[in-house]
Amino acid sequence: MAEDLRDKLGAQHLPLRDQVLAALRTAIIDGDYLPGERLTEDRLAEDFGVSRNPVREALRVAEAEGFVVILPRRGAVVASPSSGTIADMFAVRERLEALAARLAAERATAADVASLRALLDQGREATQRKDLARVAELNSTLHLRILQISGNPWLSSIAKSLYLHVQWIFRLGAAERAPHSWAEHIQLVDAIESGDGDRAERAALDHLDAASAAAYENAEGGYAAR
Amino acid sequence: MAEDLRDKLGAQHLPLRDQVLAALRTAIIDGDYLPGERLTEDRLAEDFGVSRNPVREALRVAEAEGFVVILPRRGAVVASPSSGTIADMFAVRERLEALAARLAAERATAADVASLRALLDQGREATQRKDLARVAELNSTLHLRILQISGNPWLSSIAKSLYLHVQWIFRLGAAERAPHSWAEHIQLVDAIESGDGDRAERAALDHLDAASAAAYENAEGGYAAR
DNA sequence: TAATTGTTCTTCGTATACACTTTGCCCGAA
DNA sequence: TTCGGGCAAAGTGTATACGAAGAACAATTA
Repeated sequence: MAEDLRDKLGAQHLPLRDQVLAALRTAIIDGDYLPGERLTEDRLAEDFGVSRNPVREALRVAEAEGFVVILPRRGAVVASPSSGTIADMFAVRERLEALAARLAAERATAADVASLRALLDQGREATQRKDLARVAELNSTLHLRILQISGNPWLSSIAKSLYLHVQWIFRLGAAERAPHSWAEHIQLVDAIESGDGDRAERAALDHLDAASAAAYENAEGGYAAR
Repeated sequence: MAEDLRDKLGAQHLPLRDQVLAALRTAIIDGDYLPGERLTEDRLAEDFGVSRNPVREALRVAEAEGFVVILPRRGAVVASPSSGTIADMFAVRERLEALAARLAAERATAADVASLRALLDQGREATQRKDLARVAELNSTLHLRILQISGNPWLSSIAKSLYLHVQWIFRLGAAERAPHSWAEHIQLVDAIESGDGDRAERAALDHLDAASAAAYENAEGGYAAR
């Protein structure tokens, strides 16, 4: 939200709680902690080699972000994305990413576009190398970059959080749609470069529709709503 | 996010941290703690009559929600909504509330519509009584109710958070547009009742545009971007 | 004046203690 | 066997204390 303030003064300390939060997020996204799994404070503290306090603080934020559910007096449990909430998530994401694409188209500088093109190139190359993990990573980077170019911190922060959840679902669903979606990405960047907000928004929607359909299928297979 | 789980078992305990968080939020929204004001843990702990631990946990969540900014090793400060971020916020809110209106139109039951109508009636009455505080409150309730009817928990949770920020800005801007906006609300509920998603979305956008313009003016007057 | 040194205030993290719930298990009764 | 009760273990919620490290600010010195 306030990245502009954050790095103002010698504040590169990275508190333990933030490290724990990051580790917890990736552990959940990577499936190290599975949906429904119980997360006791002591255990997390031990896993991460810290005391209970940083863990508790990280858990509260993770709850706010929707990665865990906290039952009072019963503790934290890894959230279970049901297929219902997946559809809901994409409905929101669609609106938000469309807005991001429009804003990016309206505000992108030549340098911004160049950085997107560079990502596209790397993506094409990685696709040829069949390095799927790298493609997925570049995929994320591209989306995040567009959010950043949109210049709207609210949008950026909210969509970023949603995006993490998408990754989570995809990871669990195990399928990699990344290479296939790369053509859509090129359309999107072209549209952003053109400066045509309507066109960019349409490209984003097309892309999201396809991604949503794919994610939905995967999730249907991999999950049962609890 | 998971209200359905939350109240499953005897979990009406309401931990201190949640009470503190709620109190902190309202204190900030009500202007008891002003933007830029420093919030030391000791002070908050004393203000709320609790130990520092619940305070710290509440602060982390408040940060995630954008109410405070935490500078590592320097502590928490009440966030300062600049006019820039206000515009950004409304841009996001516009998309989200439009989606909410559409979904509500598509999913609302007769009982849902009736509850909205009831709120509208109470609003009209309160307007006649010139009870502005009550009108503002009903305003919030109406919007929140529509979000709930939309049946999309992500949408609901995100928009709810944004809505709190809107209230914050309005409160600080001191102006009350509420009565004037009531006509727009009627349009919105009519559209939802009609079940016409497009029409509902359009009504929401019209309403948001007007509200945004008003908020923006107020904020311009009441603030200087820091 | 500018640089340096102290001092103080706070945060950050650890550790500990303890009340109170929840859970799980064992055991006895139907 | 199954059900219910009771008991102990586990784990959260909260408070408290303490030490280390950083930041802010004032005082001191060059």
